[in-house]
Amino acid sequence: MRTSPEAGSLPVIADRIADWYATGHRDLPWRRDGFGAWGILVSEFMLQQTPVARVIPRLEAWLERWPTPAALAAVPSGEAVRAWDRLGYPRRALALHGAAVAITARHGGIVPSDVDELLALPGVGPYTARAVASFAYGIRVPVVDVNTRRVLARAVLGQGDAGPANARRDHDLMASQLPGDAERARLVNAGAMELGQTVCIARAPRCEVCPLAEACAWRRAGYPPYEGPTAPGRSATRDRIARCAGGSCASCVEATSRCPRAP
DNA sequence: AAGGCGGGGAT
DNA sequence: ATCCCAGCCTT
Repeated sequence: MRTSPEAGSLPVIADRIADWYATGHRDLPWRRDGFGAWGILVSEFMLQQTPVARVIPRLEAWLERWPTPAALAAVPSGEAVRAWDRLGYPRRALALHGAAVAITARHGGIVPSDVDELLALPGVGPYTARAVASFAYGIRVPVVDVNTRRVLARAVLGQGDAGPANARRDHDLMASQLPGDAERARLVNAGAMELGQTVCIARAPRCEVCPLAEACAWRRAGYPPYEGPTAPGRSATRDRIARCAGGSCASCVEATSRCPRAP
């Protein structure tokens, strides 16, 4: 099944991500079997700029109160904003209510599976539309969040950090890695995010436990510092890492525990 | 292309 | 005071 481990070649990266993810991943509510498209849509709204740990309790309460889009659509939008509680960016609650209204009116109360129809819903952008299509409906589309962009930049492009987001470019790059089988592609989509969150993290990547270590273009190139443009309001990973180790950050990259100034 | 968003929590 | 967080939307 596995082709020869030529580092950076097309099937190797995705294969290893899928195998790693399938072997064992965090047991999150929205990954439970039969969680449902509505639950996944709600979870994706809550996860926009909000950490997983803070979402879980609110999500359960939300779905218990509004188990369907129609149930949420039937209530004033102010109720949604109030129930949003302390998740932050409450405009998302308003948008989610608007999405529930639109789903009830235009889609018979069923969360659509078509990416363009999802994009037409308020509060649904390039990430969320594809996340719902892939995770809820198993459709083979590239799902790209900030974590996936970092994994691709390193493993495939050999760069220490991903530059500013560009939906078209990012989707093309991820699509070039996705296997043809839709279910397998779903594992790659989910696995790339999980890997970026738990292993290929920005400041101190844990390469010693990374399934892509042997195939990673950035590692093979000796962890060159990132030279490209950086997103506004953020400093380059190189700068953040350099501040941590005081020079070439080799000790931090190889073993966080050995870095005296590791975060 | 760049900031703000009816932020919030950890450091 | 500052940065991060499964982004999205409007200038």
